[in-house]
Amino acid sequence: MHSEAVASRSTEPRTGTGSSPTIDAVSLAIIEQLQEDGRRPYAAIGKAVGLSEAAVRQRVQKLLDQGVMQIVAVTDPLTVGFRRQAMVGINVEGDLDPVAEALTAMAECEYVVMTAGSFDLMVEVVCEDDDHLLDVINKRIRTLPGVRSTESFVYLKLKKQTYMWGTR
Amino acid sequence: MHSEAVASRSTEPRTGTGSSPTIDAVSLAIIEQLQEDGRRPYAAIGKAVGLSEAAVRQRVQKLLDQGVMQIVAVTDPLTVGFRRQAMVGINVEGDLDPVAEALTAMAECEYVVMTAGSFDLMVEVVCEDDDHLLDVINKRIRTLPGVRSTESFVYLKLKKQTYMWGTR
DNA sequence: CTCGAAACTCACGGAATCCGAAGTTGGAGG
DNA sequence: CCTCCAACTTCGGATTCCGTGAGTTTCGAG
Repeated sequence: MHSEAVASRSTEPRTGTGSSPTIDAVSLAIIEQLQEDGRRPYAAIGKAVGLSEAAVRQRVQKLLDQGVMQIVAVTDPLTVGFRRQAMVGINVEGDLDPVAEALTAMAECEYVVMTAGSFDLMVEVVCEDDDHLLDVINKRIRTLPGVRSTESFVYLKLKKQTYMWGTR
Repeated sequence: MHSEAVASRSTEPRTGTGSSPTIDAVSLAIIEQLQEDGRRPYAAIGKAVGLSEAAVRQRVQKLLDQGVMQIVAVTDPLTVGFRRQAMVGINVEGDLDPVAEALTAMAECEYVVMTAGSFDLMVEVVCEDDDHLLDVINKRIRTLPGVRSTESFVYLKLKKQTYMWGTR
């Protein structure tokens, strides 16, 4: 074998300014493969990106260890019994962090992000039913110290949800 | 073996009103296993949920075929080169669907959902840099016919992102 | 009640995959 | 120049995957 392929030891770490653990093109290609099918065999991936099976295995392991990616099953919440979801915009007075931490600790919050704009925080909440949702928003979020106000956007229909980062 | 485990054929389909393909407790347990590790061997899953390797294999295949779940690699967008993300709230006049469809077709839109509340649609946009983000919002979203107004929430810090549905 | 379908178990065997270990290579730094 | 290290390759044995076929149990329809 002598695939002229992508591989070359320390080539082009240069993904711009460089985040912490910079991902090179080969790892990117591996990730793309696994975004198509998380169970794709290492050998097949290796063929696609021009690396040996073992090398792919080592890279994947490292990517997992570093927390750059994870291989998981994702589902449509509706089909697994969570029938109420909402995005909640939150305004906070004072320090954002404690509020963000508290939200992060709540199992119902799938997604917590600090934002610029008319909300300080946005949180995606996944609940079993209306009562559950009401409880989370009114009893657990709005009562957090520092929370000034919230605005809820109940999901009516999820139109798209992908995991194709890098695959463009 | 005779794990008293979860298994029993058609037990409790009753997830309330019942979505289309109702998921029973065993499949739920399988999904949970795969949410922890998308590459876990079928035999190991079987042991955990009280099913044979073959049965797990069949169930997983069906869940994938039915589109109930998918096994994929997920990454932190920041570490793979997408440094600007935003949630965009959109107000539409007239029919929502065409707008939603157009957004769904855009590669930069990772997440599109119809909502109740002061926005009709919420869209998560993933971009490489500010220019890219600006382009998407001003040139591609705001120009869609029917879009009355938009409001953007640029991500400052992603605090939490999980895929643990069913694992509660 | 009887029949049929669906789902599971058990067993098997070959092919494919996984995985640890050992050997190779190229570049950076002393 | 020499050494070290990280990344890669090769290799063989253990494990997993996966189709297949037979037998069992449960449920629902006729």
